[in-house]
Amino acid sequence: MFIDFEKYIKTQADLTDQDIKLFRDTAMEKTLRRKDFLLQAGDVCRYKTFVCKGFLRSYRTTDNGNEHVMQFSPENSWTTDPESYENHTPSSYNIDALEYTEVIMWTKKDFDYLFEQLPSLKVYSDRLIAGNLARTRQRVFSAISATAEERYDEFMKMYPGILTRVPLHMVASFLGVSRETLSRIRHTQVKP
Amino acid sequence: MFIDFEKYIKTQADLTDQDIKLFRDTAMEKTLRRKDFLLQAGDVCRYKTFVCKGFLRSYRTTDNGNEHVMQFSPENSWTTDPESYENHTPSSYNIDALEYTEVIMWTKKDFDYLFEQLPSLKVYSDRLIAGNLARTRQRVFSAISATAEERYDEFMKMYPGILTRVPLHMVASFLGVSRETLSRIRHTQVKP
DNA sequence: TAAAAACGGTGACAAATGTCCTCGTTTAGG
DNA sequence: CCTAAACGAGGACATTTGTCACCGTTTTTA
Repeated sequence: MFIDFEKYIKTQADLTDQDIKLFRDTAMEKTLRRKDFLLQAGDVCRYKTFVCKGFLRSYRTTDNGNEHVMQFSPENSWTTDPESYENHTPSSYNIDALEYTEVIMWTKKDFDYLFEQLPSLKVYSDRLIAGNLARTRQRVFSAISATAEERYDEFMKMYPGILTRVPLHMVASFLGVSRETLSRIRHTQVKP
Repeated sequence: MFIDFEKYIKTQADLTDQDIKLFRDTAMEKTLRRKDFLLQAGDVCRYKTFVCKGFLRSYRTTDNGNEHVMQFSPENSWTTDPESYENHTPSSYNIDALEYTEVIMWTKKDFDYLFEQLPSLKVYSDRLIAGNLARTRQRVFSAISATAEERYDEFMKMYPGILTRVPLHMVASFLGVSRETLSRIRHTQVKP
């Protein structure tokens, strides 16, 4: 399991085998079956998590019980609730597994230590966060400027392959439209 | 003008007078009249900008010419296009002044130098970015989960005082609804 | 200070989307 | 392997929102 992470992180940051050992010494491995939770709303998100294999989903629930997907996390991606993780506050997010999933996690204490020891990790992390912010801003822009169909097309371009792994209603939830609306959009697009 | 920044930054990061001098030596002051641009779409955003006085707006324009406000920046706040600034790529954003405005700007080269010299500045900046990401994520969640009226109420709670400084249609644009819809939402709310 | 532009509101109508329902099909899991 | 749940589709209708047009007032600016 850790080997997946090792392969990946070496392509992203300049790290020696000694550095990798630091990661391994503090990493916690975990496997999740479909529908298992990595984080439940109300709990504090205590870990940064790397997805080695499988598929996670982050979502929030409104007062009336509707689920809204904020993020999909396939293998070779990171997930956490940054707000809860940084401030040790109860999270608003649920993170669960959509299929059998293997992850590695680090506590904030341990990961902060890694930052101190490995300057290039901080550079990599900053780049990740910058990319995350850029994508989130783009999503806001789409939400306030584009039609449901345009948002769907953009989603398919940006995340090809996700649709084959998650049920349609979760994509609809991610886009902020009802399941039925997305179904109709897709139907009108098959004709031409 | 610089004195406004000095007062502010001292409340945010632990800095000596010597540190402040480093800021001053590289700062560029600029004043903007109403409707002047700080950044135009297509140009590279070369500066981090601190608003000492006045009010800036960041917005993007769709292909059909509609303006969509991404951010309001009153005095004592920062603005830039992080994506363009970091990568030296042409920006999609316009930033203009809604009233007479005084700003201080630093080039990336100079600001990166400040980061090297002042560790506490990096800590402060990371905190700013984390807050920015949290707010942007919250805005996505509102966009995909809340009604126009709920988003308006949330906006008024989160940014009280903005409505008195900007025309209604810009708030509508920020929220992703038409001017008319926002006008009606406000009308139904005055009755009770 | 006078003309022009911006602004906020509103009615009428159209378009987009949500809600509720039913119905086969597929998939998950005991 | 079999049953229950999940899924995707679609019809009918209600609701929300956008669009267009117009109006009177306020603000800007030449």
